[in-house]
Amino acid sequence: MPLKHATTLVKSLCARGAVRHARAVFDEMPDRDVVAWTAMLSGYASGGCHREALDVFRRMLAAAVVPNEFTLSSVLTACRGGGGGGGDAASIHAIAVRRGVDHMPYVVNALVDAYASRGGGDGLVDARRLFEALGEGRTAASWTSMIAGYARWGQEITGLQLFLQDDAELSPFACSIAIHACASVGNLYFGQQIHLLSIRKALGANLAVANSLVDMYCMCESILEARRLFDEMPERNLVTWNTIIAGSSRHDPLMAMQLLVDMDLEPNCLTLTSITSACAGLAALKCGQQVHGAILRRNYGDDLKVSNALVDMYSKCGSIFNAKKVFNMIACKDILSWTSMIGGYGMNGYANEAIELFNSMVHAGVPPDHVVFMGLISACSHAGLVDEGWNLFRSMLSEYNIQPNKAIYGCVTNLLAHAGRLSEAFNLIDTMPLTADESVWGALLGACKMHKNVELGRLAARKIIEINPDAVKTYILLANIYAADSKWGEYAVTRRLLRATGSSKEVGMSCIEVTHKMYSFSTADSSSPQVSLADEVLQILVQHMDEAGNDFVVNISRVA
DNA sequence: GTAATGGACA
Repeated sequence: MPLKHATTLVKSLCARGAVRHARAVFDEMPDRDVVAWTAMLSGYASGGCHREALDVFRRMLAAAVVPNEFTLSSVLTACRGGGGGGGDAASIHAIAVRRGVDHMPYVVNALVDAYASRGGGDGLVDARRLFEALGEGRTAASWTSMIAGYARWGQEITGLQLFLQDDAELSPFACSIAIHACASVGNLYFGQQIHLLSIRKALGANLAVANSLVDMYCMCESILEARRLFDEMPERNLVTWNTIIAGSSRHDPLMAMQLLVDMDLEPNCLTLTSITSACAGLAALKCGQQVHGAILRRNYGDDLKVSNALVDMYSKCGSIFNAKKVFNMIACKDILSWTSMIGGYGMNGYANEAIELFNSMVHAGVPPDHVVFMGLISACSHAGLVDEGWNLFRSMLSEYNIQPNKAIYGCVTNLLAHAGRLSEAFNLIDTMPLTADESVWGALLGACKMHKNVELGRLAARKIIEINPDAVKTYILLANIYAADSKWGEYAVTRRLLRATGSSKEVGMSCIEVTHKMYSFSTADSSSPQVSLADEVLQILVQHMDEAGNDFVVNISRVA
C-alpha cells in the first residue's frame, strides 16, 4: 500500500474511534514520514490518550523524524492540564524554538494553553510571557486560554484584569469563563464590567453568556438584578431555570417556589435539590414532603446531593425522624451528609445524639472539619452541655489538628456565656490567638443581655461599635441591658446614639405553614386578622404553661 | 496524505 493511502487509513480509523486498529496499520507501515507519525499521534491526542500520544512523539524523535507545526500542535494538546506532565510542554517549546516558533502562530497558542492549564506559579508566568510576545498575533483562543488558566488556579482577579484590557478579543466562550470567574470570587464590580462589555460586543444574546450572568448576580447576592436579567431573556433553557432557582433558594426561597410553578420545562435532579433547600429555608414541611415524593417518583432518590438536601430540609422542619430515615439510606455518605445530620440533631435539641453521630463519623474514617465542629458546639450550647462542648473544642487541635477559626471562637463564647459563665467567656476572647470580630463580641453581648451583666455588656458593645459603628443591633441590645438594670440615663444616651446612626433595624420576618398555606409576620404586627388570632392562642398557651409550672416552660423554650 | 488551538452556564 502506498504511504499516502496508509496514512489516510490511520486517520480515518482514528476518527471512527478505532485507535487500536489504526495503531495496527501504523505498526505495519514499512517506512513512515512525518505526516504518518503525526496522523497516529493526533489520533491518540484527540481521543484523550495523552500518554500514548507522547509515547508516539518520543519514538518519532528517536527515529530521527523532524516534527513540523502540525506535529507540535497535536502533541501540545496532549500536554494540557497536566495530562502528560508539564515538563513535556517545556521540551516541546524548546523544539518549537529551534524550528522557528515565530512562524507557527497555532503552536504558540497551543503552548500558551498548555502552560496556562498546567498552572502553578511558573505555568501561568510562562504562559503570560508567550501571550505578551504574541502581540498582534493574539486570537480569541489566546485570551481564553489565559483567563481560563488564571481562573482555574485561583488567580481570577489577575485573569479578569487582563480580560478588561481594551484590546481583549471576546468570544462567547471567553466571556462566560470570565463571568464565571467573577461569580466564583463573588466580585460584583468586575462582573458588572464584563456585563457591560458583553452588551457592547452583542454577546448577551448567547445563552451561555446570559446564563453565566444570571449565575454571577446570584453569587454576588444581587438576586433582584439576576431576576431582572432572567425576566428579560428571550430564550431560556433548563440551565437558566436551574440557575435562577438555585440562586433564589438561598436568598429568597418563596421566589424559588414561585419560579418552579412558572417553569415551563420538566424539572430535573438539580432543580429539585434547590427546591428542597428552599423548603428548608421556609421550614415548610408539607411542601418538602411533596418535593420528596416528586424526587422518588423520578428516581433521584439515590443522588447524594438530593439526599443531603433532604436531610437538611427535614432537620430544619423539625422532622428529625424523617431526616434520620433519609440519612440512613445514603450508601456513600460524604462530609455534607454527616454535617447535615449532626447539625439536624443539634438544632432540634438532641446534643447527645449529635455527639454520638460525630463519633460514628470519625469511626467511619471521615475527617471532621470546621463546619462539623460548629454544629456540635452549638448543639452543646443549645442543650447546656458546657463541658462536652468545651472538650470538643479542645479536641479540635489536640486530636484532629484543626485550628479553630473565628466562627468557632464565637460559638464557644456563646457556649460559655449562654450558660452564665461570662467571665470565662471573656477570658477566652481575651486570650484567643485571632482578633475577635463582631460575631465573637456579639455572642458575649447577647449573653450579657440574658444574664443582665451591665459591665461586660458595656465592654462588649464598645468593642463591637469600634469595629462597626453602624451595628444597629448592638445599640438596641445595650439599651435593653441598661433598661433591665433600670439605668435609665444610660438607656436614653444609647437610644440617642442609635438615632444618630440614622439607620433602622430591618424588620425580622417569620414564616409559618398552617394547613398548606404560608403566613409571614413580624413582631408587633397587627396588620392581618390571623395575627390577632395567633396572639389569642398564644395567650391561652402561656396561661396553660403557667399552670403546668416552671419545668414545662423551660422545656418549651428549649424547643423554640 | 498530517494539526486547527479556547469548552463555559445549575
